[in-house]
Amino acid sequence: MTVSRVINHPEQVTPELKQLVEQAMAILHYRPNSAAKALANNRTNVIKFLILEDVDTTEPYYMTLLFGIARGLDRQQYALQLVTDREHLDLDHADGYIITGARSTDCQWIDQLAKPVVLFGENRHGYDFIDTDNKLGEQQATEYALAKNYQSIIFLGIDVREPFEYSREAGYINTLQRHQKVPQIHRMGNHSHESQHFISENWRKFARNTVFICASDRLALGAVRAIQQNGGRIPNDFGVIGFDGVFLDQVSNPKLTTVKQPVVQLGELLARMLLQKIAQSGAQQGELLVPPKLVLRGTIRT
Amino acid sequence: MTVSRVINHPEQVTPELKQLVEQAMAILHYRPNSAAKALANNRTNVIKFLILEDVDTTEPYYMTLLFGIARGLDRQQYALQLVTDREHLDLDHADGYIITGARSTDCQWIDQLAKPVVLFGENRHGYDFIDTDNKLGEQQATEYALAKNYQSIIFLGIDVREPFEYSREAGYINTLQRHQKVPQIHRMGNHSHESQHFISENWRKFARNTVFICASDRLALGAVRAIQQNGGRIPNDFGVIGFDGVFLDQVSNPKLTTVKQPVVQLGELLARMLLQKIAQSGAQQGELLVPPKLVLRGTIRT
DNA sequence: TTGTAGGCGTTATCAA
DNA sequence: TTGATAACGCCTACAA
Repeated sequence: MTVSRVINHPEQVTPELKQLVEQAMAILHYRPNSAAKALANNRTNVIKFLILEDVDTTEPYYMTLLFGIARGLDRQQYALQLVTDREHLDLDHADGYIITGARSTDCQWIDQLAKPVVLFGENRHGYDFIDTDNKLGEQQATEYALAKNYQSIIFLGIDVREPFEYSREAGYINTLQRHQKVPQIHRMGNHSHESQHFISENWRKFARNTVFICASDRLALGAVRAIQQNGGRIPNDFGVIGFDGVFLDQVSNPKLTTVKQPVVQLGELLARMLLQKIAQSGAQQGELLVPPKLVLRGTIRT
Repeated sequence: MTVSRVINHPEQVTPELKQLVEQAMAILHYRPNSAAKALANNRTNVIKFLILEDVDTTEPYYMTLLFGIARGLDRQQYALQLVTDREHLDLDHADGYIITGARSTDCQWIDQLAKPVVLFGENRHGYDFIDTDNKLGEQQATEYALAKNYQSIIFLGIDVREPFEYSREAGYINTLQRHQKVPQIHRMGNHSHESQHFISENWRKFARNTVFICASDRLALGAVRAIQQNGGRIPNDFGVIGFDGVFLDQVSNPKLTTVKQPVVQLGELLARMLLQKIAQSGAQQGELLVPPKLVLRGTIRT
């Protein structure tokens, strides 16, 4: 019992006794047994990471996030379980959850979870979350395109009603308005062939000196291909800026100028936020927007 | 106690009682408490994944492996901890270990581990392991190059004394010998600029109709760049085959023909093997070589 | 400030 | 075949 107190409530123990106990712990290589601790505290020392979207295993975005979470966790004797199967979600035996890919329809069961939850990705339902600062990212991209004197600045967006998309568009719109320019947004499914097709179909309408600001690297890839097919010169006559900076940006030739998300760091932060929330018995943690970074590569003038 | 028996030793319980208990469990939504189980069994329900190499966080190889391990684990109520810091390895509180990046000098402390260990990567120290079948992979690559009538087939290897490299070279050598051809191996550090430099320096010595079989996609990338710089035509006059198939193969232009490792699957298999070893109280599991797949893309004739 | 008793949920062991 | 008891290692609550 005294040992327990030395560890958890050292202020209740006299300095001499405390030191004695600490010496003994050192000599005996004492390590608290986490299973016993878990049992007594009604804890599991496990957190679950739920990926509610279909995981395309070739897309390293979530793997990178998982890696970050694992990193953020490993100091604290906490372990991680991955849950990808939407059908039989096993939600027992965890002290908390990190959830990504949640849609509005998931609120129902998320609200019923007994343990702390942190979301990855902006949401407007009051859940604590961490995300890239999508708005800031597209602001930076748009500002940069303006600074490089491209005349026409067009946004290629993703055709979903999700906060991340609204924020990205908002970053673009706000910046253009501030410069007295009229925003021009085209939305489509998040596939490179869709943006490729769109640009090729409308090629005549795009004057030289145009930048396509894309809501994803996938769309940006398609844009690059379409411009090249139609004989446009990148980056002199046409610029492209992507968003994400995970893997795909390097697949393009030339490599994409893109708004790069710090995905590993986001994972670490998610883990820390959840651990803190658990330690504070579920206290609200608020929202955390992490600034992304505009990475200059070959698809825009520098 | 009877419930415990129904779960763990059902053969010791009469069918009627067993059914009764199972009904009750269903009605009450009974879920065994894993912390209590862990305490009683002297288990932790945690396995640790040790990455002993420096993790370049932009290289998704280990992230992919981590993802695979997490997948293989999540059925079994087992959770995962990632250990990357070689300095303060925390090796307590785990039921087993998956280790990657181990060198011969690590045997000393690995031997002292009290819990089951499975290695990722070939080793010749008798540890259970799982790996890609490196030899088979390079056999396939070499056979394919021969079948496409390239005259000269050169191996660019990595300058390390590790089993995986020996196996890859062996696959190449054996195949050439079988076809009465003389192997030609050049070893260098595993960086694209090293292979690029090597080929450029020796460009005159390479006749048309040469294939470079590379021990990694990194080396293959450099080979492609060197050939292009020197005006060689890919794949008609020069072929390149890489090894790994994680991420880098898609960065090249044209995309790499490569020997693709099933990394997610390897992770899943690692998890399963370790869980089985734990269940069998540490029984030897042997070696498992998983066949890779030659992926045909743009850097060799098809 | 320190020590004692009891309980967390499971399983091994032994008794019925 | 089934039930009772103790033990796993820690923590809360209370007593000294």
